[in-house]
Amino acid sequence: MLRVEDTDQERFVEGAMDIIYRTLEKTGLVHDEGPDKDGGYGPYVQSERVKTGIYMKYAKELIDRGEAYYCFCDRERLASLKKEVMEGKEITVYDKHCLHLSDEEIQANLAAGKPFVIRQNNPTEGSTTFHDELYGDITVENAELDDMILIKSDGYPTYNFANVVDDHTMNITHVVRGNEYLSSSPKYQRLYDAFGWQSPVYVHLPLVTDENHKKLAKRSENASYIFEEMVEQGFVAEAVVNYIALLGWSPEEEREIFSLEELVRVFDYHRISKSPAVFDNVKLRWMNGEYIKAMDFDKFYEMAEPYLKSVLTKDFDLKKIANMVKTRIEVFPDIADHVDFFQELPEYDVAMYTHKKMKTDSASSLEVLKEVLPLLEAQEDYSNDSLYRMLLKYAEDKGARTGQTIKTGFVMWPLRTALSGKQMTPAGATEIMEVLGKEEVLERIRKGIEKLANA
RNA sequence: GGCUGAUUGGUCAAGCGGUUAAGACGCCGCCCUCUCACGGCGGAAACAGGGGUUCGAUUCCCCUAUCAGCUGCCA
Repeated sequence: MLRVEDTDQERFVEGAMDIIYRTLEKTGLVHDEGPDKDGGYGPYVQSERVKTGIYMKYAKELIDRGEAYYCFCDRERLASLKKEVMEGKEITVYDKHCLHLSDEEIQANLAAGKPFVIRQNNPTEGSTTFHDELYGDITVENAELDDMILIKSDGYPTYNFANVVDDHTMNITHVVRGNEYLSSSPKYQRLYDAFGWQSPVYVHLPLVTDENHKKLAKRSENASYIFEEMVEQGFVAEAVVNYIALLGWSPEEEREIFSLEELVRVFDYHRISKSPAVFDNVKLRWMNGEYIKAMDFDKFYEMAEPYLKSVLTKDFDLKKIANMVKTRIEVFPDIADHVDFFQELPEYDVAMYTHKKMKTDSASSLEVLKEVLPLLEAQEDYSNDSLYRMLLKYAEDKGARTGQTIKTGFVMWPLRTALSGKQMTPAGATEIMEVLGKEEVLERIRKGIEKLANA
């Protein structure tokens, strides 16, 4: 069930609902009931529920029971209650000032239209215990419980109150939420008890934090963790869901890649851990790479195409290039750096021709390129296999001629360097030639020869 | 400051009184190889500290330390 908790009018964000709907849809988390799917428990938007008077009605019921009271304190008085406890950190503990107002005073204030809030009336003695499925029983001294505001001066309920009223009236059985609510849950428990309602089953989840171990707040500056932005950054929705499922929870079997359907089947809340988990972008990237590798080619191509086209405007076989890159990227934007050299030969240093393992240096490279150039000019078939065979034969012949064993890399390294100008490429020399085509290949090799000759 | 919670390698984590303390990411090395990647093999790397309980504590209890969350007319 999707319920929209929008009781803070000052924080209203245009279009926020659409983001919620889109995110739910893209992640595959479909709701059965909600503002868009009536299930008989509406309205599903709290600001709509306010209009029904439901929150005020229940708040007044609490007042009648002595569990809540009107408070007419203005902001100035509240501010005077503030005390600094740590450097710059201020807290206010309400002093129950308005609890002692007489009925006459209250009625007079109300009649005069004086703004008010309704506060919970917590006992100053005893203790309150609530049960969490993971954390067990948690007990807090009632004296620690602040008289939190239930109804704000604008008539809207606070989350604390609306949450309890709605969960009860909408028949919510399980409350699963972040454990930043753990310490305030006793206050909610008191509300349930005050109404004589059965509290729901609680499962508090460990927090997901950033690399500094701070919780990823909904209003965090670290916007990269917002789902839609992650997708824009080239992450696959399924990978993000999969990764997050593994934060604070682990499956019984030794496996990490799960589809949503599999997660649903295998999930058991008893295996949720109690300690916070750091969101590790590096591992998410790895997992995303796994999803990309496992993706069927057509789907991969569909997603990769825009990234390919952003750097490749010439008439290349993009599918062939996409294939090269599929096992080499973790995230779609990685594509550009892999393939940009196809579009245009980058400037490169002749030092790149020297490679110890390939036993090449600028002299040997110049020699190889010079000898190979006429062969490539004569070559008609520019398919990978044919080129590869031809060049292998060249290496063999050269070996026979000089009485040495010529490594394949000895000829391929200088070729690939001349062709790409890069230390590493998503394909071998002959595959690159196949994509580049004869004319461009010859041109780049001539350029390489010139470069080496002038060095 | 108070309250609540947490504490296994850098990170995610298994473990639920007796283990050589799994596995994954990352890192390092080797193999494969037309460079890189993929893949394969191997390596370094952890129970916060101190008291108990117990024949035996990573596992149970207490204390300390550290970290986090809450302490809003925000959710």
